[in-house]
Amino acid sequence: MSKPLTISATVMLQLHVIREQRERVLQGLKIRNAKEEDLLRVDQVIALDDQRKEIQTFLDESKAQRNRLSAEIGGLFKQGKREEAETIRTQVTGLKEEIATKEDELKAIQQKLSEGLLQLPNIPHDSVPAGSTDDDNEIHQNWEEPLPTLSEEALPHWELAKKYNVFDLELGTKIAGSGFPVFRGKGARLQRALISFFLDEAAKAGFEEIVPPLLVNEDTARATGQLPDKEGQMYYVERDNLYLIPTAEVPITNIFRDTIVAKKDLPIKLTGYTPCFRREAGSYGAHVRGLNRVHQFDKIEIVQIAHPKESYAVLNHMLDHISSLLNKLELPFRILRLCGGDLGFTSALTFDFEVYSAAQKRWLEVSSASNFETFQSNRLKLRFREEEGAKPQLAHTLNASALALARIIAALLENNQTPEGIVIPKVLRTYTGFDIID
RNA sequence: GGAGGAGUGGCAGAGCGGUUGAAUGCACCGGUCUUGAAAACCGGCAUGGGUGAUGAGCCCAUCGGGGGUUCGAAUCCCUCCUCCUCCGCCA
Repeated sequence: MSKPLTISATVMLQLHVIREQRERVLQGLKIRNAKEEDLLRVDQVIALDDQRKEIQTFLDESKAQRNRLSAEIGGLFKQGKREEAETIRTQVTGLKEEIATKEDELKAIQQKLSEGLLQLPNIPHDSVPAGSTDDDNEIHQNWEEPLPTLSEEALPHWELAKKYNVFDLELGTKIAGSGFPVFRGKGARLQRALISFFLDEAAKAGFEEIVPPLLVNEDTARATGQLPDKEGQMYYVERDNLYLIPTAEVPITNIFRDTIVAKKDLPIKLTGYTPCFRREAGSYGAHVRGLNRVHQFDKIEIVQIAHPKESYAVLNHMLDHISSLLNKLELPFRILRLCGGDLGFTSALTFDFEVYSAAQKRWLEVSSASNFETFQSNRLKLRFREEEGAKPQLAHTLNASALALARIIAALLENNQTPEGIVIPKVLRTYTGFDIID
């Protein structure tokens, strides 16, 4: 087992920000539409930290005293001064008890402190609009051209899937349960083509490809913020105490847990294709039909570790990369800037990409690009040095889907349907080996 | 899954109850020397926390994780994890 995230390390780094920028933290919580109790938690945490420091100081002094006396005993024994040694020994015994009591106190406080801290979300970026639901998200970049219109007979993708044998949800239900599509034939091939296309594009953009574990341990899930916030969202293998990944972000970002990277290596760019598993408990109904929301889907994730001064430029590059993918696939899309209420727990700024699915006449989220600033790296203990010999400081982490497959396929099927069949976008044809699904 | 062995600083590798945060070597950084480089020599080289001014200094903690014995633990005990060797099983 690697070193677990020690409470103190996690606590300290984040805490100094809370202390020094208390107003900003509170302001951020308001933008996130946080509850009153969350606002109160800020001061609770600071108060707990005050207590922690007080006990820490006392404990350090007691221990210093103990260490001094113990060394003395050692010296006296060497000189053969038995009796003097014995006197001091009884003295230390009293100290010991005191230390033990204080240590229990300290542990209890640290426990509370870390629980409190784990419940505080990231501070939103200044540009994040206030708001409570996805209705309050801001359109960052709209689709300027006319949206595709289909004929009266146009079918939603789940009907098309049946017609052309692209995927089979009933079959997935038989084998696993609802929300586990079985792709087959040209559908399976299309899936593989998209994966290859996205990975190749990422490679061209300078991302190193990773094939990570699909199951992760508790430390890993905690470090990227899935625990405790999204525990219910993940499949959990109790017997082995492992979680199925909800996104490749989790194992890939954790590559850097507990590391100090070289500044010259920044930004570090990684990509990986993985299936993603999400319980999506409680979401049923018409809006989640077909591939709109499933328990298992394929996704290519891009992850970057960036210098704090460059992380927002890096985020822009990510937006450009994703835009270019969607343009090449000839899919209409728009970019949203998430409002405080819709912003993920760990994120400072998130842009969502939505493609237009013409038969459903709906926008479907296919990517989410976020800058976590130091929120994840604090938990990860991912640092770099500004210069040789300088104190390590937290790096910024970012990630984005580039892209999530299931909904891309939904949109491709719907938008590209013709009386002859589903037309494959040009860029994919060398990957699929066919031009049309008929 | 069974039996045995091992986990020490960036790496290699000492230490196996008393100034050991930890010898030594390599790597790395700074310097002397050199026309330059190499070699040689000198010096530096962990992380987190407390105190303090986000300085110096002092102090605490950390030798796979957790717990215990002891005045005192890298060193002894328990437990978990990981790795190696052998056997078994296997895509």
